[in-house]
Formats: sequence, structure tokens, C-alpha cells
Amino acid sequence: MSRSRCCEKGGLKKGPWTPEDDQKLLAYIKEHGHGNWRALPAKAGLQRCGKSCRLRWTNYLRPDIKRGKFSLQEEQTIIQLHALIGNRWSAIATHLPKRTDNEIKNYWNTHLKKRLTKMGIDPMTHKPKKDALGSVSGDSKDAANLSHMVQWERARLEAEARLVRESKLLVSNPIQQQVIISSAPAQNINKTLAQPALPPCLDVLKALQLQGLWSKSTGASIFPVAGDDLESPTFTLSLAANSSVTCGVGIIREVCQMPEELKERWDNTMPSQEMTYTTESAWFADSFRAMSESTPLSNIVEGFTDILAYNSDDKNSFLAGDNIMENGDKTCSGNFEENNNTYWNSILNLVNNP
DNA sequence: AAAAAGTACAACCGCCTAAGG
DNA sequence: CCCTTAGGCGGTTGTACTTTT
Repeated sequence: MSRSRCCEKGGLKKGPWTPEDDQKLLAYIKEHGHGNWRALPAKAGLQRCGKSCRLRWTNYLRPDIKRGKFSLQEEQTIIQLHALIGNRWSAIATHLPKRTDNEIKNYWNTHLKKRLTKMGIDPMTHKPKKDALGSVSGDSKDAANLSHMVQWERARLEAEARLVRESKLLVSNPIQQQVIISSAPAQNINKTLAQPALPPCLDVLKALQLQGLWSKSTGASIFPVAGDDLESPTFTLSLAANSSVTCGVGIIREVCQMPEELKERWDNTMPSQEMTYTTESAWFADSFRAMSESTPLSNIVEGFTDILAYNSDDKNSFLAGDNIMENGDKTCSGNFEENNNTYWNSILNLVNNP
């Protein structure tokens, strides 16, 4: 069964929006909120389908959208998150306030992807093209560790994006709600809207850091229950009263589809103290075990490319650096390991300075 | 100055998922 | 359960604009 296209019914308008159309849509939403998108065009006097209206609003007319050139920081964030989670534009967009997934996607396709390609890096794998089929070190264990990390982080980011979506749905006035999401400090967000508070970003990396894989940071720990077999799988999460840690671990609540009663307990327990959490999720146990193994930073970062030493056309881009070379291949094969560290450090910066 | 090629981005398309009947 | 619908997502296209030849 194929569904008829929404715009094929009743000779609705397609193509670019006119300023008059925009005005009608804006005025209607300002007054009534969008409500049911399908019903909106008729009520607002627009010859458009609901879907077209929704896209126009979310990608262009919303008052909390930032337009114009992407900043250095934004470029950095996009590339780093893309290296971790791929083309999950909506998930990436949750880390770039006031940017839409569509805008980020376009920017990636028209700017960043080309830049990486030009320097000989596969924009999908973030590895040098000549090495895209295998890991740099050839060490399958390290690759597996990395894979686990990426898997975990991907799930976390997706869950986070879902949280944002869900919280948006709960607010009746779309304009008001989007202001809340984009600008209010986490603690000011209505409890029913965002529980737990939205994590800053890359918190699984932060958890690893706390575990001692990356640094000697202290103050919280994340570890299996003594005597417990991770296969069971039961873990204890011991949390310091540290909001960033709380946020990072909080996502587990989402990722593992915690049962209602546990969610309640979780919400009552957070953001401090200790709790035991049981999950049936096998991959979670695998990931957890993999990350619990002591893995040196140099191994973890294997497989990531240096994108900092790239000879960019754009002098303002973070891809522009001092190690300028004419040929992308040369750049990548030069001191790859050292550059990997630089690359990963930039991710750490992102973790530590969200 | 005009045509061709390249670029940027808004908008569309089709698929997927969740929710509700 | 199954079906329908709304809304979200990522991929792709169309077109206006800019740069190059």
C-alpha cells in the first residue's frame, strides 16, 4: 500500500515560500501554536500541506534559530560528533543550540565533507582514505573497544535527542517551549519536561575519564558491583553529587529502557547517592565490560584521523592549522599518532567545556 | 558581457516509528 | 494484534546565486 503524497491533494502549493505565506504561518502559530499540523494550513489560510508548514517552521521561521556562518566551535562540534555517531543529524543538532538538523546536514554536505575529502580523509569513516578498510594499528582489540565506546555514545546521543523531542512535545506553546529548551539552565527546566536534566555532551567519555582511562580525575566512580558478573547483568553506579556526572550516567535510564518502578526510584535517587540498577540489555553489559578494562589512551584513539592539521581554504576554520601541507595524504601519513592525540584532545575539550 | 560551471540551501520525498482507535 | 495517522528523520533535488571561463 502506498500512501498518497500530502501535497498531491487539492492542488496545494509547492516550492519556495513567499513572504506572504511566511507571514500567515508566523501569525497563526504566534496566536494559536501549531497544534495539529495537518489541520493548520486550512486554519491559517495557507495553500500548503501540513508537512510543508511544519518544515518551514522548524527549519526556517522558528524564532530561536541562529542563521549565518558556522563558528569555529560549531564546526569542531559537528565533525567530532559526526566521527562518533555518523549522519545522526538530529542528535548532532541537540549539541548545537539554535541550529537545525537540516542546516547542519547542509553545512556538512556542502562544506565539511568536501574539506575532509580534499585532504584525503574519508568523511564517513574519518580515516585516511588509503587506510579506510582497516584500523591503523591493526589491533582488533583496540578497535573493538573503540567500537563499544562509539556504540554507547551513539545510543546516548540518540536517547538524548529523543529526550529533547519528548520535552518539546510536552509544552503547549511552541514558541515559549523552544525558548526554554534552548536557553534555560538545566535546573530551571520543568521537572516533567526534562528528567533527568539534559546532559551536556559526550558524557560517556567523561565517565571513562572518571574511571581513570584518560586522566586522574576523581570525585565519582562507575563500576560493577563487587562479586557481580557483568553477564548477569547488575551494576552499581556510585555517583558523587556532581551534576555533570549525574547527567552522564542519567542517560542509562533512557538507553536501557528502565521499567517504570525503577525510573521512579531513579528519579527519586538522583542526583546523588548510590543505587543498583539491573538491565537485560546484553550490549550494555558488553560495552560496560569493554570500557571497564584498563585501556591506554593511545589505544583508544587509534583509528581517528587528524583533522586539525589540515590545509583549509577557510583561514577561520578550525581545520586550518599550522601544519600546512599541500597534499592531504602527506598530512595524514605524517605523524599520524601525534595528530590523533590532538584530534582526541579536541574531543576531550568538548567534553570538559560543553 | 554572456555562457558554463560550481555552490549553497530551502524544500521535497519516502521511509520509519510511535500512538491511538 | 492490526490498521491508520502524525510527526520525525535522513537522503535527495531544484533553483537561485556566485564564480569562472
